[in-house]
Amino acid sequence: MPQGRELMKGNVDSLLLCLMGQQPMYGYQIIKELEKRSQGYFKFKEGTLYPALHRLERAGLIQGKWQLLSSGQQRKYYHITDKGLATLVEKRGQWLDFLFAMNLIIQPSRG
Amino acid sequence: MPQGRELMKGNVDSLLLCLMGQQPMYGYQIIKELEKRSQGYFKFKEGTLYPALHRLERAGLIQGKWQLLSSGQQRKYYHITDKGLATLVEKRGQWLDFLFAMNLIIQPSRG
DNA sequence: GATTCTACATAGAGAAACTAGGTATTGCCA
DNA sequence: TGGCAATACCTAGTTTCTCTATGTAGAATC
Repeated sequence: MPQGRELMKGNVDSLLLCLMGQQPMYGYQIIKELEKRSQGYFKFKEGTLYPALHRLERAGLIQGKWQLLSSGQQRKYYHITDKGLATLVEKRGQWLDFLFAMNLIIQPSRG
Repeated sequence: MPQGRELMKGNVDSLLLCLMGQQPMYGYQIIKELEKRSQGYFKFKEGTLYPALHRLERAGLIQGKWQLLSSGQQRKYYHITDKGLATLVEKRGQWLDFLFAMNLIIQPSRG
């Protein structure tokens, strides 16, 4: 987050759920994917991502499964759960409400 | 903030600068004004507002001036400074950048 | 006379993100 | 083959925000 990184706060979980709502992903992949999809804007730090993934798993919103590659390496793929999907929908709604309220203040309609 | 209150983080300063960029305001008025303009969405707590105002003043973005009412009561009006105006413009830009990036993830264009 | 509204303030708790460090494997290049 | 970059995971400690809870005090209302 080059500038205005404080804006991240409160949105990390939504972004992660959103990605995993589309397909299971592992940590390193998530970092790369978020950077790519946001055209370089989101550059998650590991100290942000991994604790967030563990938090989401503890909350039952995602579930991690170790997968052994033919190379012998281990990757931990996270899958979204039903509860996670429901939370994703909820969070998307909250984000839209928040956006609406912000726009009322930040770009007040003349009148 | 009824739900999704974490979304506030990092945006309090922008909202405050935005209001004071239009006219000087005092604390209690800011709380009421934000609630009114956001159609009830923003309900700032005092424990959020006053520390934020002091933070902005320490940073030289706003300046508080006590004003004595005819009733004998004191109100502390905060005025935005030149530095505050510059920061407001900057923060608005950061907000738009953030919004753009969020939309790329949250509502990915099919393709 | 009591409660509510106006108006300011802070201390402490909790949560979230970052800094900075650690481990280990793989692949590349000189 | 020796070193470096990339891949891939992790956490302890710090900082920063926001909220909870509380305090003070005058004005208005009931």
